[in-house]
Amino acid sequence: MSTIGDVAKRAGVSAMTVSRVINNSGYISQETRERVEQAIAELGYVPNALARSLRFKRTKTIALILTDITNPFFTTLARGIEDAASEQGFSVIFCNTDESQDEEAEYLSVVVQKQVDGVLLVPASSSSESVTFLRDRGVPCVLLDRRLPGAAVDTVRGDSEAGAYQLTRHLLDLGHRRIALLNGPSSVSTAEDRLAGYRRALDEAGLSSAASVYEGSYTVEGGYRTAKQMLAAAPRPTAVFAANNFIAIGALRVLREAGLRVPDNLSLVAFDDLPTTMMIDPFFTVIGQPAYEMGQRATQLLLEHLAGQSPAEPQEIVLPAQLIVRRSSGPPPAEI
Amino acid sequence: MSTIGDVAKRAGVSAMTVSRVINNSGYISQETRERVEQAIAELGYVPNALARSLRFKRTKTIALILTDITNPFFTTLARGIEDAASEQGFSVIFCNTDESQDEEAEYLSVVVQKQVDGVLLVPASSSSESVTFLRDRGVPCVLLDRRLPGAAVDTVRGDSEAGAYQLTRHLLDLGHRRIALLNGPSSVSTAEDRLAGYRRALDEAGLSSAASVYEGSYTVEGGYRTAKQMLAAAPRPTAVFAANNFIAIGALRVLREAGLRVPDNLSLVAFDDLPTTMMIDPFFTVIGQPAYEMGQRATQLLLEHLAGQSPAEPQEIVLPAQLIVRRSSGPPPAEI
DNA sequence: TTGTAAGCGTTATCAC
DNA sequence: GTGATAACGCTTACAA
Repeated sequence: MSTIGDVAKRAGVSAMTVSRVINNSGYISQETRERVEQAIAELGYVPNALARSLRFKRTKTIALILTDITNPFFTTLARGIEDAASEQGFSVIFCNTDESQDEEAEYLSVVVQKQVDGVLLVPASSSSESVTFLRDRGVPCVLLDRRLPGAAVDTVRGDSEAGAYQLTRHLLDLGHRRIALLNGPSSVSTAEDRLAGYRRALDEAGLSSAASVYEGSYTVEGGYRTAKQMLAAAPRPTAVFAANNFIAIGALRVLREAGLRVPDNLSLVAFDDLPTTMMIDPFFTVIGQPAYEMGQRATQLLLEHLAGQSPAEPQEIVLPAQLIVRRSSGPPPAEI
Repeated sequence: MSTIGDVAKRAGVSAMTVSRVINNSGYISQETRERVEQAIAELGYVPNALARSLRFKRTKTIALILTDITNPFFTTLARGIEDAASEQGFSVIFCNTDESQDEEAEYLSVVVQKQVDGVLLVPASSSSESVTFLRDRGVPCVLLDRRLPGAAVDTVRGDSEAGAYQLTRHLLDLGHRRIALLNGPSSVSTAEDRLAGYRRALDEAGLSSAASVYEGSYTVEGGYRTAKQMLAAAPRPTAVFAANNFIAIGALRVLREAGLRVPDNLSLVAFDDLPTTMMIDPFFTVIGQPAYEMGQRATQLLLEHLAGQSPAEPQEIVLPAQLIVRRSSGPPPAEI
């Protein structure tokens, strides 16, 4: 509404003086300071950050581009990010791409126009187009949750390979020999890494040829579909490894519809835990990832970059994944 | 990085001409247009929205200030908002207040400085300070989920009173006579309204004096604490009404620790459902609110305001709440 | 201790 | 069809 000029006029000083009061810069007599402060209060003056940003070339705003905030893993991630950002006086613009490369590009274009100081990106695909786009325009970027094959970018992610290995190992240790993997899209690094961990465990157990992988999307719908396919196969697997929480839910629906009980007839384990705030009755054996911490770390990394304290080399921070054994996994049913 | 001036120089035209190309305004010869477009492509030029906003006095950005995005109700709300906003080319800055009035004020100040076109606010308390602050500075605002007593503001919320009435009625119909309400903070309208609905149902049943209300916060922690208090009372209630999902989780923990089974020893019902994407085994009898739609409607209302198509009178949109009966509620245990 | 002028990147207005 | 100029609100020099 009112501008620095209005305040100046009311206080009978120049705009510069008002600016000095606002920013506590330079010398100002106690008396004028008070006059200015009063004028500010009377007018309800609020400095225009746009004008300021135009000069400083920084907006104190970052963009968070993820696939779907509705996935509790990403929700928690987002919370960690907003907490870390606001602590340093940064605002966060959030965007949902629904795994669409086009949406991602569109959002990137918008936030770059809006001159965000940096971008936190959960890339929708393995294309490095987005990273290139940002680099060309000098916008710092940290990748979240997912690697990008060829790109030299800062990345903060969970250890999908080790997590998948542990989870598969857990099933093998229980005695399972036919373990199906309901995976996400192979264009996404987490799906690739989870597949690798799964294979490594099978290989070690001399069961390489028993691998059975179904590729789908990281959605309930996707889990539902691939689980259907899996059930049609003979012999039926005795354990199912869902590559994320949504896939697990979709798979569980299929199993229920087929009258199969978990874990009696079939074990079902998954990547990604639910927050304890939503836990009624923890059921799934899962690999939990430190989502909140992941968000914090990524934000800190990005903000260090902005402050110019970043190491030259792109960093890759890989956070440990943790196996949490619960009731959805058990020994395979006795063979008939 | 590069500015409109750089593009102009490279294309051998003036900045104005470039501006005309970008915005498809005025007349331009096909030939110059092509030269300009090429220069834009070569430089990877992206218009600076800051400068534009400074002139137009609109940023195409809105703020979403809520208490905690981690609560699945708000997560879904946020998704509805972002979808509706991005559809119209608006970006969303999101902020978590954790029910703190101070945080709310701080965030409001920041986003007003950043010249957001409007604010979607889930007010942390019943104070109308925030609304006044925004009104004084000419920033349109729509309240979400919660009323503000004296304020004449657009509001989009669920029908807490009717929902609470239905939920209480459901328990009464099952035969319960001692129903405890574990409520949120009385400074928040939803808590007030849920209390009112609860009381209305009890009054109708001639059980006004049986009301037993515990005030806490809308958190797992809060639910845990009030549930403890409740259990200490004699005679113990046969049913518990948790005023939101988090309170229900906290209460459930207490009941479990006390060795009580739901619904055999005690019924436990709540406000707010979990999204179906997280439903493993729907257990809680709840009042579900159309969170996604609420977000959409609020955003549409705000954007209509910005477009100047708003009716003069502040609107209050109250969306229906729906009773979903599941397994956490049953008849009271037989008296000894 | 305070003020003036110039410029951040755009675009509306008015010339040519 | 195209260009020069001023203005959006602010702050860094540089003066006074």
